[in-house]
Amino acid sequence: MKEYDHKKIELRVQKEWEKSGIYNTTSPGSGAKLATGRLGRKFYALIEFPYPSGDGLHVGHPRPYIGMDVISRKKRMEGLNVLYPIGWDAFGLPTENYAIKTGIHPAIVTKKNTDNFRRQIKMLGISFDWTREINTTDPKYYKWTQWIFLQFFKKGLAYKAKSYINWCPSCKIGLANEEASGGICERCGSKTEKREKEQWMLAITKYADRLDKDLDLVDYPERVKIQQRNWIGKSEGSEIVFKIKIAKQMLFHGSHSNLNMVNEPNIAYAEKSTASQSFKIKVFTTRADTLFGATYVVLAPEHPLVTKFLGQVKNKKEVEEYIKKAKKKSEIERTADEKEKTGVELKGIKAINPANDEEVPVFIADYVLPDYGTGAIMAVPAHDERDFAFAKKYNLPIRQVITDADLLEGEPKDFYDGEGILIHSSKQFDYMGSEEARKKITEFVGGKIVTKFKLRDWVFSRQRYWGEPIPLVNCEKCGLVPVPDKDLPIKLPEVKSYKPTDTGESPLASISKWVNTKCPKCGGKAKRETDTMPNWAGSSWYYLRYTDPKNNKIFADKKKLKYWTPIDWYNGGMEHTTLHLLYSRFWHKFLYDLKLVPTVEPYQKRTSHGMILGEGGVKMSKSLGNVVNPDDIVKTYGADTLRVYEMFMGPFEEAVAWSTESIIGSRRFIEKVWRIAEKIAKQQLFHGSHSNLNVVHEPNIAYAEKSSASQSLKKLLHKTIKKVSEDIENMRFNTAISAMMILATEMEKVENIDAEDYKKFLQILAPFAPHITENIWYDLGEKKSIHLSAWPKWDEDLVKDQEIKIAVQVNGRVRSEILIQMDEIEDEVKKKALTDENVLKHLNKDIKRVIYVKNRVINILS
RNA sequence: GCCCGAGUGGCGGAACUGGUAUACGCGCACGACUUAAAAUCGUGUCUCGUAAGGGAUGUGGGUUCGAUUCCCACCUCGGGCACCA
Repeated sequence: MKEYDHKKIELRVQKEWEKSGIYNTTSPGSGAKLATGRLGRKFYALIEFPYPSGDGLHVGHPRPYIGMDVISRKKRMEGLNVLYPIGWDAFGLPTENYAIKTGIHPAIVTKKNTDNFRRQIKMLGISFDWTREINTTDPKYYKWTQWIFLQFFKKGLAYKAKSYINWCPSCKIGLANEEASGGICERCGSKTEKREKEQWMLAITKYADRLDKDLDLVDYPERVKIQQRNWIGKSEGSEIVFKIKIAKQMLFHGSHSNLNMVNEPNIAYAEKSTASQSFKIKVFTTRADTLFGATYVVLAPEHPLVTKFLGQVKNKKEVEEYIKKAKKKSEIERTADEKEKTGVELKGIKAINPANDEEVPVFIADYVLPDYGTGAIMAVPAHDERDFAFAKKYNLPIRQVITDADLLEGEPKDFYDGEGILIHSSKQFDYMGSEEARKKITEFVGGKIVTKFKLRDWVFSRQRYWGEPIPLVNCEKCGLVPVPDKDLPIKLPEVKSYKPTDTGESPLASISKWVNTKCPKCGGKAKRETDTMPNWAGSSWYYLRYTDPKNNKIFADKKKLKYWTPIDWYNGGMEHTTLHLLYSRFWHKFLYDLKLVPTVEPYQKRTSHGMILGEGGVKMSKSLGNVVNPDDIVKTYGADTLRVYEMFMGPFEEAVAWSTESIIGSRRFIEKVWRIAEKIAKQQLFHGSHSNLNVVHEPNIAYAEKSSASQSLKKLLHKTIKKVSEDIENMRFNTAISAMMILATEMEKVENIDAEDYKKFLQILAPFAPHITENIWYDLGEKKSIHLSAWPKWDEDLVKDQEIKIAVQVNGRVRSEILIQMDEIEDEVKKKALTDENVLKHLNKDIKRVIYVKNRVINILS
């Protein structure tokens, strides 16, 4: 064997794989034979398909690919029918911005970028099935993205509503939230404004409850579940109605009002009770138990009732001004104001607390959000931080109604938002516990127990070019008409400029030839929708397409879906938890309801990887100039070394800093593996011709020594097989590699290595370093790829130790070590421990107690 | 502010379910091989102490025969949410 030349080996091996197509997956029933020839269960492994940026891969990208590749390769060796696909999530802003700058069509840029990404990924020897490669910007793909959108539309889950977009007044461009984070335009740095615009929405809130509940059905990391649950924000509470009284003099203008007031002192506020004009405010609260402490009511400035009240309030001007100001405030300003609360009372309007019929003032304040709950709250300053702050500022009464054992009755100096026992809540409810009171009081006032969510509907349109056109037509007569299936896909037209127009419309709007069309229904004049979809669209269902990527009748064949889905293991980034991961679960459930996919949930198991940071632990970024390109690493060290290093550098789920200095350790390990192979090759040559002579010449003692050395090596090998097998399943790649390093070091020390043992080592290393192991495998005379060989089994007997060392402690301090038999009886162990020299030194006369933990430790107290 | 996660040598990190803390790797030092260098191999490498022994897993308490691991409080860093009633 020649010197280890990673370049030659890796290129050659990769070519062979490509030729034989060993990673290409076939679905059963297609007639094609599976590469492994051992058709087991299916296993669908998935990584988040990349956005092919112009910068190419940096070393952080492949970490998840390698991780899942290790798993896929192991599963394949275990005989499973593995699907491990890849594609490109290629719609997106950087490509579009590049097009705006250079005038080059995004499709051309995309092609160039995907070519580069593909080359880089192939260079790493990931076992993707390239025959299933997909691209979200391919009309054959986005035809189905559009088709699914139309199903949403037909079911009423895609609708148009007024919403706000980020508008950069300097660039005259509408920005996505990602581009305007912090209220600053990513492109020019100026402040963005909110502009009201009609937007397409997807009614994800209709699925909020199921998206929350069904998390119980899947195997996700707890923190992912928690984060999704927090995002969905389910909370149970009560809806309670406050009746409104409007001052009578406001109803009858002028001179009579005074008289009136005199005549009807307390009943001066008349409920406006003509059938059409009886006002009520519905509030949402999770703390109905505090209802007796509600001393005012607050509406969001945007609340629809506010405009209705406007004619009747005494301070109309003031109120109008406040509303104006609130609307103008961008979200950023609202939060920048931090906790300083503002509001205006609606003078002349009172609400009636249904618990005690007390009249309380009504305010509008922007600390109440218009789109959560009912957009109106009852304020209980004694038991809510925000209400407390507001009440202090505007001098409103604070009435304590919940007490804890520690809290004394009386005017609270501060708020208490915990639970407790009710006080000042009428005879009926005093001394009741919070939990019971919530139900009872809600019932008492005729309220309703309801569930609310923080989740909002999904703003689904973008005024952009590089996305899937929304396949609807606006007909003068028929309204919004979906494009018929046979006319899909609606392809992106050629445009001269990719810049959005001054009006904030998509660049598509300026192409009248494309925009003006006929109504599919009546044939009359119609205009196309010019908005495009966000890039979360294509990624919401891509994993379904992999099962049947070339189908042109349906997005994926039902039988194939039935075989392959759900995804057995999906690895991705934490940053997608509340976006992509939630969105795609929503789409999947929708398709499930249409009986188009066979499972309720798309992903059975989800794991996440940590980022690779730059040297020193800072983020890897172009601007910091610390981006490491895998091309360079592969050139100098080889793909196998890079793969091993990325798996070894730290725990897979955690962020780790890149260190080019440390890679050498992984390279040394790979070279060690190679050196052992060379030794075995020599050994085999030697044995082939001289083996008999050899045995005769060897003295007995040497022989015995050798065999005991090789016996203990065998034990170590089997322990390592076990550890690596288990570690891979738990994505503990770093400790798996450390175990193999130990094995390699020991193996190199031994004179006569059993070639079969070495091959087993190669097999467990193969998922990590697929090239070198494949090369040596063939060199050792194997005829079929190592990646199709059967995953080695460990021998339980060899894994178990007969003799073990345990620590002996005296009063909890380790004083000695003793050798015992595995599972040796307690008395024997004690005897050994109590006669140990080092132990005796530290013992006092009387022994109080001896604690023995089987096969682990013995602790003597004296 | 709230919700997650993490804090262990010079550095990346190991330690199963409460049982010998610092595996493995990097770096560093010394040694072997070599005319020499590289490569490789070997030895050492938390800290105080000549030693016996003691002290160390962010800090302070607690539970326990025994705590990196469990509990309480606090500090620092990373991530998410951010007036959600």
